[in-house]
This record gives sequence, C-alpha cells and structure tokens, in this order.
Amino acid sequence: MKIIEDNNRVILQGIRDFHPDHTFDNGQCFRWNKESDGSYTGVAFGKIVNIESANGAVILNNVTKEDYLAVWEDYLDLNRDYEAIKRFLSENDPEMRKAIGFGGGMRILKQDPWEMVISFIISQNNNIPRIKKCVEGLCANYGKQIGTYRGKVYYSFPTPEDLSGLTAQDLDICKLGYRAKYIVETAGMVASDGGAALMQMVDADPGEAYEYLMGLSGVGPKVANCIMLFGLRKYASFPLDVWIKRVMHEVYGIEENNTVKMQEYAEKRFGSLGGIAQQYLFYYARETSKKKYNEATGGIEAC
DNA sequence: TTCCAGGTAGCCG
DNA sequence: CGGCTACATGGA
Repeated sequence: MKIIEDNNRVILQGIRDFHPDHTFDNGQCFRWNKESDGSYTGVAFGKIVNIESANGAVILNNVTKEDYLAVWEDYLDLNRDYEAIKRFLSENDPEMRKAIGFGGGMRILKQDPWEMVISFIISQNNNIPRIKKCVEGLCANYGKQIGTYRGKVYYSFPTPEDLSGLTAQDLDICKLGYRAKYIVETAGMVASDGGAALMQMVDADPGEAYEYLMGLSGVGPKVANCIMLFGLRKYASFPLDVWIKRVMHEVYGIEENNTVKMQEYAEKRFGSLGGIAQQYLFYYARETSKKKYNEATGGIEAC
C-alpha cells in the first residue's frame, strides 16, 4: 500500500480489504454518515474526517499525513491482515463465505471506550437510525462544537463529566426514553475516578472487562460484548443481538434463544476472531433483509 | 392498531 | 439461578 499526502488529504493506493460502506454502515459506529457523493463523514478523537473510495484507492479528506499515521491508520484497523482472517473464517462455511463476499471490506474500528458504553446502552431495544439520532442529540446538546465541514456543524462526544451532573429530565431533549436514567447513572460511575477504571479495561483480560462493564447501569451481556469488541479491542467477543440469534438458529441450527450454546459454538468455531465473524454475519443478515424488504415493496434502494 | 428495533432491570418462583 | 414483563420512541 502506498500513502500519498495531497493538500489536507491522504490517499491510500493499493489498499485491500477496506470499503467505507462495509465499515461505516454496519452497526458498529453511530456517528459516520453517508454523503450524497457516497463518501462518509464522521467524528472521532474530536476531529472531523471524510472518507471515500475511488478507483481502488481510499481517500481520507480533511486529514494530514501526520494525523493519518498517528491516529487514523490504527482507528481504521488497517494494520490487521483481514485477508488471512477471511480465509480462515470461510473454510467449510458456505454462509460465512457469502457474508464475506458481501461485506468483505469491513474493518472493526478501534473506537473510544466511553463512547461505546453510552452508544450501546442507547442501542438496547432500539433500531440503528434512531440510535444515531439519539447519539447525535447527546453530542449536539452536551458535547462541544468542534468545527464545520461541508457547511455542517460537528460536535464532540460528551465526556463522563459532561453527563454525570445531569438528571434524566435534562436528557429529555435527546429522546433517549427510559435509557436516560441508565446514562446518568453510568456517567456518574465512570466519572467517579475520571474514567480511569474504564480505560484500564483496554488492557485487562476479557473476563475482568466483562465483569466491570456488567456493573454499569443499563449494561447487560449483549451491550457488554459490543463495548468489548468495538471499544476495548476484545476480538473474541461475540455479541448476540436479535439478528445474530436468527443467524445462529437458522444457519447453524442452534435452538432459538439458547445463548449459552450460541456462545459455545462461536468460541469453538471462530475462536479469537469471534467478533469479526459476528460482524460479517450481522452486516449480511441485515443488508439481505433490507433488500428483501425493498424487493417486496418496490423500494428504490434495492437498485 | 400492532409489531419491531444491535436488551436490561426488577421481580417472582 | 431461570423465566417473565415493563420500558420510551418512532417507523412501517
């Protein structure tokens, strides 16, 4: 891969196993939005970035080479060998092969642990478009304005301290529903030591991280696994949401709602790559469901 | 109107 | 422990 710097943008030539659609529209992040030209604009580390795919290259707009090397290369997980991962996961597994054929440009983003805690508390019993609205509401009301891009104002994600002093009523404007109480309580717990305990979980072993997360208000097994996978770099984590439960039942023949057997199967079959396998399956299940829906209703998105 | 969405807390046996 | 249900909100 060749890295070219050009006027506040970075061009990655010959990059493999990366596509913005597969990475930013697969339910792992809630602050990356598709522009009318097909590129994605998002906020991370308090910075606004736009990423597009063009002629086999990937272009990061509003980024210096210095920032790319210091921040974005790692955030986008571009140093991991996804080709080898895909080969391993596809062996003797036709469904996984299809899923990877469909969304093989997915990378697991290395996101901020705190942002993942709050985002996935919001995700419970909720759908992705509305989760994004809730998260954006939190940022617009309690984050800091960090700049504008293409005429739009962007905000940072509020810190634990920003949210810990609030009441659930203060959050009414964000339309979080019954989750507002969990967020205020969890913000208080995390802010009590300045977020130190949560940040330590990046280096803790998965069992310890899981126990810590399960102690936070509004965090159960599914949310804890998402935080571990997307925020704490625990790649064996295998979040079981309604979509993946469906796949585990219909494709791998495991009894409906037998989460213990589903976790055991994932551990045995996917091992340390469980989270990545899960994400290929999640994207495939959700996108093919969308497509079926569009075909049935004559929706234009099926094109 | 009812069902569904990247589920969890609280309660009951 | 395991099973059941209320929970805010908005789109289909």
